[in-house]
Amino acid sequence: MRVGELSKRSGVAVPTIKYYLREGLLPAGVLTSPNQAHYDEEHLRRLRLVRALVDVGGLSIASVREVLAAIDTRDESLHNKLGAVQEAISQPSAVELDPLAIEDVQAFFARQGETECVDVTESNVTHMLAAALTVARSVGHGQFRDLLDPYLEGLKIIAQADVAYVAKQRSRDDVIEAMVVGTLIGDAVLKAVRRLAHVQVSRDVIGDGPGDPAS
Amino acid sequence: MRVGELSKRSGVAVPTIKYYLREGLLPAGVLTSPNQAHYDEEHLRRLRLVRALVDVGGLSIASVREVLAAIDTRDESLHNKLGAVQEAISQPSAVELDPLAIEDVQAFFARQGETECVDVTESNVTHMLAAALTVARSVGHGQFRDLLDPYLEGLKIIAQADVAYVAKQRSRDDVIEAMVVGTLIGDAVLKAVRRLAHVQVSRDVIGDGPGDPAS
DNA sequence: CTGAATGGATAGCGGCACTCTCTACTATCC
DNA sequence: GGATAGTAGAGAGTGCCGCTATCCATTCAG
Repeated sequence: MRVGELSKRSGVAVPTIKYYLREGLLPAGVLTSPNQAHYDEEHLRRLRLVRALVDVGGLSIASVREVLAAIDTRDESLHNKLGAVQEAISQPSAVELDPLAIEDVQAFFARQGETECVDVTESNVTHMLAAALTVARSVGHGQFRDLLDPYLEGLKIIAQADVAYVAKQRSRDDVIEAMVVGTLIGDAVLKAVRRLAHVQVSRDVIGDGPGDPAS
Repeated sequence: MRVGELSKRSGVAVPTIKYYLREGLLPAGVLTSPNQAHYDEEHLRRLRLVRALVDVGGLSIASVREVLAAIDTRDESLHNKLGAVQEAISQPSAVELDPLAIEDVQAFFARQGETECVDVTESNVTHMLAAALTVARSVGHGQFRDLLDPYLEGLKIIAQADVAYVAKQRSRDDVIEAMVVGTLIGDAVLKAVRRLAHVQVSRDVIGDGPGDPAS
């Protein structure tokens, strides 16, 4: 198919597709003549993936490029690739880490049986966790760290479902894509469902009770 | 204190503070003379909250303004306020919803015992959920909806911890702030811990096994 | 044969979150 | 009392990002 059809089938404007081609988010089509190129289903699939990363994951174009690079790397174990993808989709914030927050993270790891001392700056994921706890402290919620354990408990159930979902995929490529899509879309879904759960639980537990007369 | 001290104690540059004042994210200080104003601890606290919303929550200035407006509204029940805050911190994406995704959401609600039919466009939260499932479908992951139930199961544990945390707060204002902070920082923490859980589970379950020889 | 579409490239645009600059003060230290 | 630093307020400017517009020569479809 040519770019016009690619545009129609994906819902992405032609100039935007050209932009993605230039930025290397989409491989060039096969040139059949100096100004005609062919695109296939793989291009369409990739284009939809890019839109998913941008729309739901909120990733920048640069991050998308990183994720795609991680996906396309052939010579790595699945486990390593999971790590690479995670790094790419977890952009570090510019927050200066509070040493106490770092300790909180290390204590959390220690509780999980991690023997060696963790360097939180080593990975974007641990950095993200430490940054979140840093900000929590700065707004007077140092006790927030106590939620880490119940969070992990709930997330174990969730992660198990995630892994089962990914394991259902047939090819290795599908596994990797499911990891990326599942992680990012999963984040959005978790966000939404958590809010729904809040409403439900708060209706039952808080109601309009405790704070009301005091105010 | 004057703006310089406010800047030092918050780590936010003076011009940025002035910008926030102009944008209405921060109430004006008390003028002691035409070009001298006084700021108190409440300003500092609010400023830190703004930075938390921006840094960890990734909210736009406009969204922060909405959240603050919801916080500052006096004449509402806690439950209503939770709803208002949730709407403000859940910016809807521009994705065109897939009717099938909407059905998925409605089926999910039905399974939770919601009798009346849900209008997903009514709330940003349900819209977000439907948008996520729409994108999942567009990249060939229609089966993703099957994860909703295990997600909810895990999130019940998490939401219980959240509510317990919020209930610990003393004043009504603290409850509201804890709701906001806990929701946004909680999102970030969940994201990070979920990734850690993935690594752990994948190391055990997937290892480097299934996909390798096939590729 | 003609009008629409294409590949390729460069320049421009709109939004956002600041940041700069300026004026007219005031507070403070020596 | 004079020098220096800080301040309120407001408009203009900046840098980045994700497109979007324009242009050209070519080529395909009817």
